[in-house]
Amino acid sequence: MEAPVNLRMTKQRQVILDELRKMHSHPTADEMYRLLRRRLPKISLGTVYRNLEVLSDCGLIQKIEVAGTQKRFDGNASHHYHVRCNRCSRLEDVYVDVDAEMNRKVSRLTEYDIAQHRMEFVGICPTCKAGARRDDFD
Amino acid sequence: MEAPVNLRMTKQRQVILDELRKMHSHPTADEMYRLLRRRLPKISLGTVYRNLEVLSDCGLIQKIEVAGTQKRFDGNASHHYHVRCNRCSRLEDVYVDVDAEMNRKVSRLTEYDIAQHRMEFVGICPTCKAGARRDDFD
DNA sequence: CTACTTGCAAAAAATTTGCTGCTAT
DNA sequence: ATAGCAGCAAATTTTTTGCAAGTAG
Repeated sequence: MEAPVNLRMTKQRQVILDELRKMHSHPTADEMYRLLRRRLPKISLGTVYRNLEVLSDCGLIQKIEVAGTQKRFDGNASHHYHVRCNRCSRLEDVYVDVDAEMNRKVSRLTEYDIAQHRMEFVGICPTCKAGARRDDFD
Repeated sequence: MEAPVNLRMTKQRQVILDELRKMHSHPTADEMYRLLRRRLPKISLGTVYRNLEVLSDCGLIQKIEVAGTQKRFDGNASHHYHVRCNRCSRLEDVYVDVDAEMNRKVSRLTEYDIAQHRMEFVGICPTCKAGARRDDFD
């Protein structure tokens, strides 16, 4: 839940960060695990969970806890939002500007000290729009 | 995952909807379960899960899948956002206007058909601000 | 050195599901 | 009547944790 005092850069941590950064998708812990085993055959799922947690606490990656049972992680730590496809669950980045005063406005309204906000758009992706028409996925 | 064809209004479903609507907090399935047992001592957790799912598929309630492992539900189906306290995890409603063109803007950018968006603000609530200063919670 | 980290396995937490009998419509 | 639902319990899925051995700084 919070950044440790002495962060050590272990092999595993390095590889996790590295792979996630070059990934451009938003994998779950389990997807990361399966991917990582190519480079680190002995890595454990627990290590993957622990490191994704630590890395996001440090702000080196982003934890995406939006819509869907599983947490997802994003190697892109810069400020951006996400779009999710309602049909295929694909998750992508969006760069769009939101009223810069928004956080302050909400601070005033709620009396919270607002540190950040997250935003997720939901819709149908181009592929699903084009693909065979179905009202429902199985 | 989607609205059933013939929705039946059972006792359980009615009470779940009823309780959630007068609740003004954003309970998890388990919290609902414990509450509901006062009125329906024999209700099962599975029924609670199934109904919260169905009711949100119908748009009668909202499913909040933001920040935190557990899904939360909101008896207020109208359009609004949420603020979450980083310290005590409290979740509250916010009514704030966002650029009405936002969804269209994102549609253009991403080529998705955008149906909706969600937004969550994160910060420290008034109570936690006032309360004993701690950099960290245990 | 030694505090932090790993792998492993077991546990916990959260959600889903199969089934049989009940009930709204 | 009968399709849909409830309750129950077992199964899955996802995440966390205790512990002994390994390692970065």
